[in-house]
Amino acid sequence: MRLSQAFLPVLKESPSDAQIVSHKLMLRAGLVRQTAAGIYAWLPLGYRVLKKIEGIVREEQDRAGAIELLMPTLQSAELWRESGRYDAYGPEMLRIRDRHEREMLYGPTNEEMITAIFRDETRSYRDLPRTLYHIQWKFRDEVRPRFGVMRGREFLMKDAYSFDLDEAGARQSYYTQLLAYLRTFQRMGIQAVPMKAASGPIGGDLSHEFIVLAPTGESEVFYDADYEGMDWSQSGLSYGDAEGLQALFDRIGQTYAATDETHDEARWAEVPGERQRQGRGIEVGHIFNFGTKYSDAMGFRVSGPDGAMVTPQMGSYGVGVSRLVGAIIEASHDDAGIIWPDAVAPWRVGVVTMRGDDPASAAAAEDLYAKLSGAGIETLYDDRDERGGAKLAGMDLMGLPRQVIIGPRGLAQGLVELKDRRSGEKQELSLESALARLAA
RNA sequence: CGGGGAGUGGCGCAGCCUGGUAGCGCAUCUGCUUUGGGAGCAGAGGGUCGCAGGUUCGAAUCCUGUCUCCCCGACCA
Repeated sequence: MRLSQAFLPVLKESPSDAQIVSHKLMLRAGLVRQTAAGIYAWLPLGYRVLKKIEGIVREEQDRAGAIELLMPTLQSAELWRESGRYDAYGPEMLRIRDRHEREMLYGPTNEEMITAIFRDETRSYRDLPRTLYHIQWKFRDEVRPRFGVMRGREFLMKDAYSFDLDEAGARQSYYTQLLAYLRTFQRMGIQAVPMKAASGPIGGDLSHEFIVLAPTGESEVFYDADYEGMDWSQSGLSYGDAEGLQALFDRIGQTYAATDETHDEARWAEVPGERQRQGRGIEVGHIFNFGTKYSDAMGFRVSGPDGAMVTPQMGSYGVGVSRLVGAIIEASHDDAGIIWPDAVAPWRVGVVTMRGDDPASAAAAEDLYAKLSGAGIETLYDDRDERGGAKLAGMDLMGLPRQVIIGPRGLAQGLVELKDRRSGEKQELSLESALARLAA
């Protein structure tokens, strides 16, 4: 992308509405603009990041065997009356009437709908287990939306729903999503720790929240530093491996992690002092098993192997996709701006010339931009007629992981500067080796 | 929902108390000088002061109503 052709509005000062860093940076770097309380328009930069995150979530869901579909944002009240939640849900649900005075609602979640859809097409235990998911906008009419995209009223969420014949199967589905989540967040370059949730809807041990560490988090968290070293992608675990998944679950059960709500001082004291990690955290995912709550209420039964009717076990698994954009920024920024982890960066590389009036610099930048683009490396080339410093400040604000800085001084010796956004390290290299480095 | 605060060019703010027809910084545009980490000078454009009503010769300013947004608390991906 050439910056001169882009729509990337950047602000020097943050609007006074914004209180927390991620919100300020999202406004300043031009990721979003607020259009109403808790409702945001995603500008090109923010939308690119949102899609990156969504893509990672999708890939990991697919790998875990979940099946994607897409359900609508608008739902009929009738559906929710089946489960009894239409009256139970309260004012968080946005209720709407259409022109025929039919009661509708903007979906805050999709248990009812997925249960109805799956129920209507499924008769036999042979059709189980299945985990279905979609990535769709939700609306919850929060009493007090705040923190920008982190607690918006409209938000993008991945929600998956599992259907199993029995409890043992439901556990497997749960473990599968647990592993998928660990891998998902790891790929995004953030440390998300699974913590047993205060209380699962039906009790038991099958409910976890995934918390990203960030100083502005909403809850206090405590966890064992062992989580920091775990590599979920390279663990050799496969989704079909029941024993391995059980072992994973057991290991997580044994490795301490809790929010202030579930914190257990006695167990915490058993964690060696040097491994105790304490801080604040943002919830970016939540998985839980709810047994037959919805299948029961909505009359979903299948024929079992012995001919008897069985009510399937269900679980649901949510990832706050739009919230993650804010959460990642909270966890990864500095005074100059955002620091995107590679996997979610809107562009991997930024190219800047220090002197707009130097034809050699411009030619070198054009050449590099063409080669990077040709190599499939997403590159933002600031080809505007601006001063070097202004362009560099923009690159830092937008958080591009790597920046190539080209100027007449270096070029005279055949060198360009390669800068790492996170470490701030700068290296002088030939154009060719910079290219090779970036392509690696 | 309870408590607090704010709406004035794109952004950040002043003016309001003590009515006299809108100002500053940044941004934008033009010109010149500049150029290695958000340049300087000169000039220009852009606002029915959230909206509606009222008081007044005259309202950004006073009064009433209304809408919106933000913050603190109880709840949530």
